[in-house]
Amino acid sequence: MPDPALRFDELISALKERNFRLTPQRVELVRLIAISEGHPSAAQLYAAVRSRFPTMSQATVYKTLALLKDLDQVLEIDLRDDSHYDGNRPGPHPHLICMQCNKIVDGDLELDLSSLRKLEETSGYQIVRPQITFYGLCSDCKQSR
Amino acid sequence: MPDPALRFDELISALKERNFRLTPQRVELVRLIAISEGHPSAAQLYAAVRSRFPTMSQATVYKTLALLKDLDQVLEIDLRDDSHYDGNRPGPHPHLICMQCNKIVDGDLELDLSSLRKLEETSGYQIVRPQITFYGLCSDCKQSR
DNA sequence: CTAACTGCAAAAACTTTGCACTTTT
DNA sequence: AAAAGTGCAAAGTTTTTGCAGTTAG
Repeated sequence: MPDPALRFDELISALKERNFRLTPQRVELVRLIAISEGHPSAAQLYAAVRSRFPTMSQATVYKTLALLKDLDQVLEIDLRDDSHYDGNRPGPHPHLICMQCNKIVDGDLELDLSSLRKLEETSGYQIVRPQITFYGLCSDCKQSR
Repeated sequence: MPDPALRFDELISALKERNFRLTPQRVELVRLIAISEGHPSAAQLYAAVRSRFPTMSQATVYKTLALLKDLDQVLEIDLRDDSHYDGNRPGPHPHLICMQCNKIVDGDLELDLSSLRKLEETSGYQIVRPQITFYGLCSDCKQSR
């Protein structure tokens, strides 16, 4: 994962570049995303921002996350129940999700670009965003069975 | 895709085997799944069953789909807004989804089992259900741009 | 006959939206 | 000052749940 301070600056720059305003709420959310090592949900980010900005609303969290998604600075991982966000590796990469405890970790799997290309040819689709999710059991939950 | 009639029998057998009851509503839903070439949503299936069984409820659709999922006879494709179901290829396989018109097609991409195995080793996860979704633009929507 | 299933309506949960107020630039 | 952002509450969705009544086996 990148240096949180650098990542923070990147995110702030991305907002400044396009003339989005740097409100305190927004900066705090960006800070949390930059230092997050996991894959927080909107609700978790909301709770965290709230501890410093008690007036923060969920609506603002969602709006800001949508903004950062549009800027390709944050990757949305949409699960059945809610969405989680990856602010450290915005590019597409696989995720492993524990079906029991819901823990999410990044998967280090290379996308085979040549077969992607082939898939585009045979399907006629232009692939924009691959989303690869492996549901399974994490090492902890495997054992407790 | 398999012969709809055969697929229908398979599905019915799977239910009979485990002593689930063959109610008319259930049989009709199974019939629709067996003949479906696409990837219908719960709402679409509900509407379709309803044309023959006007009393059919959404709850029953969801309950039956959950049942067929448990029996590994139907694959759930969960998208942001709703879930779609693949009753012809229950095993995991990739899907291509058009971001503009929402058309879903099956992707003919082999899962590289050896790299899956490697991923299990490095992550400690036991992978149960891979879900690979490629968001992009279908050939029609590509052109209309 | 009875365990399983259906169907209705209400509940749940996440996310979006409208709008008045506030704040950044 | 003007445009953008915030926050509240309400609305919108899909899916789940409880339960009384019905039905397949």
